[in-house]
Amino acid sequence: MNLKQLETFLWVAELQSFTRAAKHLYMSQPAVSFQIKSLEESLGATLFYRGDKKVELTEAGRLLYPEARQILRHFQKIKAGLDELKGLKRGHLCLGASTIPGEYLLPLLIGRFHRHYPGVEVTLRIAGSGQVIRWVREREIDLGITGAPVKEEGLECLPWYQDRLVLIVGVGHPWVDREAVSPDELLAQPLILREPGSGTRRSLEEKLAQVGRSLEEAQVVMELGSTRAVITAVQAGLGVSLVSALAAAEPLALGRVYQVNLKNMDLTRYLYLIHAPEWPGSFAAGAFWDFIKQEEWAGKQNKSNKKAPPTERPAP
Amino acid sequence: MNLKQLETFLWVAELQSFTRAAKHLYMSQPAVSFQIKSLEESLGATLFYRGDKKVELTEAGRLLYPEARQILRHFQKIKAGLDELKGLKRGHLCLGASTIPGEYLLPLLIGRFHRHYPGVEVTLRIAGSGQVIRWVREREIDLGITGAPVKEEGLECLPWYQDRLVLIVGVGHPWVDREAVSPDELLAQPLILREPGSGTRRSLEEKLAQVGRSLEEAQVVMELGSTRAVITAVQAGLGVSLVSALAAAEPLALGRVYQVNLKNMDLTRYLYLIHAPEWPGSFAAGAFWDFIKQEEWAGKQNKSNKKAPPTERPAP
DNA sequence: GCGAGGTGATCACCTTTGGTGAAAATCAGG
DNA sequence: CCTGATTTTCACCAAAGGTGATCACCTCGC
Repeated sequence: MNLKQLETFLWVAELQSFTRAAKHLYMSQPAVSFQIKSLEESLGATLFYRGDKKVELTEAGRLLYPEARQILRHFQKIKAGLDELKGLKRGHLCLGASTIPGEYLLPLLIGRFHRHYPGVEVTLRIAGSGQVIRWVREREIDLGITGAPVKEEGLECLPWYQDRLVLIVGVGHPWVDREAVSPDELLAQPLILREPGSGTRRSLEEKLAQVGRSLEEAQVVMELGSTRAVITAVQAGLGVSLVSALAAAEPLALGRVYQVNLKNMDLTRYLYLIHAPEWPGSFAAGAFWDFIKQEEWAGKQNKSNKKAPPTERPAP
Repeated sequence: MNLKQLETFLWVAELQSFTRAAKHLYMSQPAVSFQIKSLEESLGATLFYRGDKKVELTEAGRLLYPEARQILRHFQKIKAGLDELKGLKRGHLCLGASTIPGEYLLPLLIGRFHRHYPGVEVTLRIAGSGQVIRWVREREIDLGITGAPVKEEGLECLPWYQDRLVLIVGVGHPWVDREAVSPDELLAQPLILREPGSGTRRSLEEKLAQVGRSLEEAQVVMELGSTRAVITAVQAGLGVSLVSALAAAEPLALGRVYQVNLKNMDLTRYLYLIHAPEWPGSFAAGAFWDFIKQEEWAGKQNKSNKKAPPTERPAP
């Protein structure tokens, strides 16, 4: 008993003729005879009474008919369901991001994506970079976005959004009027940082390393678990910090903190897409991938495009 | 998209392993790989993520899984339904009979059959012989039972029950004390008959013809559409009649009519099974056929078994 | 570090299935 | 009696589907 047999059976029953069913199914009439015969043999029952000029269902055939219809309908349902999935009329996209992209970039992007594909449900999990990477490795999310690149077997990591760190100081800080300060001056100031391992902190460590300096020399007064907390601390005049331009934008616009340039340091940093290449993921994930590629320049508010982003994180 | 493919898919999903599924399905592991691959190609979607040491469903696979289960369940349902039909746990038997067998024999027989196969629904239609034969020809019933044989292309007719006609008279009739009467005497009496074409009447015509006489010579006072009506008329002393022993049994037992023997005439007549040999009919019909064959001697209350019943009706 | 054992993929090879056109049997209608 | 339409049967061929051998890869335990 298989599909083609059932389909043939249905059409013969419907059209009350082997020949017409054969024409409808684009096959020869002996093939139809053969299929029906096989079906009858496999079921151990005669399905049609072959009368003159028309065929009729027997008792067994009448029993089979509605069941066969339902089965074929079911197959169509599967096809339709998959088409919907592929056509992104429905589906599920599961994203994971660390706080900076997760709080400032992805909500907007997900909103635009959702307008394109209203049927696709999107979940965004926000956690630390380490957790996000673990999720990607464990296939719990389709795509991860973090501030720290990964170099790990089986995971692909590509730079996506060009962000930069900005040095911010509180309103009463002596640097408020300064055009720019030097790394030496920075390291002499009380410094507020995110916790070790966070993307922002790792970017800062990397930037200092590029000018031959290190956080070892800095006056770290606090390590806080969220960028917003860091900014609040800076606002309160507890120290200075370097945070993502994305997170600093609003406090800067409101005059709650001031931005000071840093001499001789390139503070651009990248946010990275992390995914498992051999994992097929959801159809929506593929579409989202294409979507953010296409939206790349719109979403990337970077000022300078001159430097090619590093694919890998430089060795420490 | 195929049955075997779906079944293979289900087992791979269930056992989370191609190898284990292959063992379970009694086929080689490459065959399983091939089936899954074909299914994936035909659906245009990856169904499994082949990880290390275990395979996992993808989004598309998760969509397919419950549908595939339902489809397979449906196939099992078909199998089960047909088995029930074949095992006579259910089904429908459609019989047609003329009044004599329909009112006196088949109810008992159907009762016994129903005790054997309680799940089988039985319909008995009662009508004149002509209508019964038409029903068989049109495949509206599985089996017909009438008092008149048929010789018709495509219909088979076999004698089944040995009945006989009895001559009955009312209580005040002068023949009440007679041992036997002659055909001549019969033809001189007011005679009550069934309508032309009825099995009983045709039997009588045939019996008369065998002794060189005919109804033309008779004094027909009434033609009534039912044997019960004929008996009532005889009870009322409106005339004499020949009716089936089956119908006469009760009025005779109650002394409402008297039976008189008829000299030189063999009044045995047969009831016939009529069916369309090439029509497969229902499974229950086959079982009923076997049932009445087996019950033949129990059901046949005939006294003498010496004469072989005629297969065909003699030419007039 | 390295073989043992287990996984799925791939390959060459073969059997079975399913399809074809030609021809035969059957039947209704002119 | 022939014609046209129908299903069945047949010889034949292509495709689907199965198998064992083998490969590449991974984990586990020594």
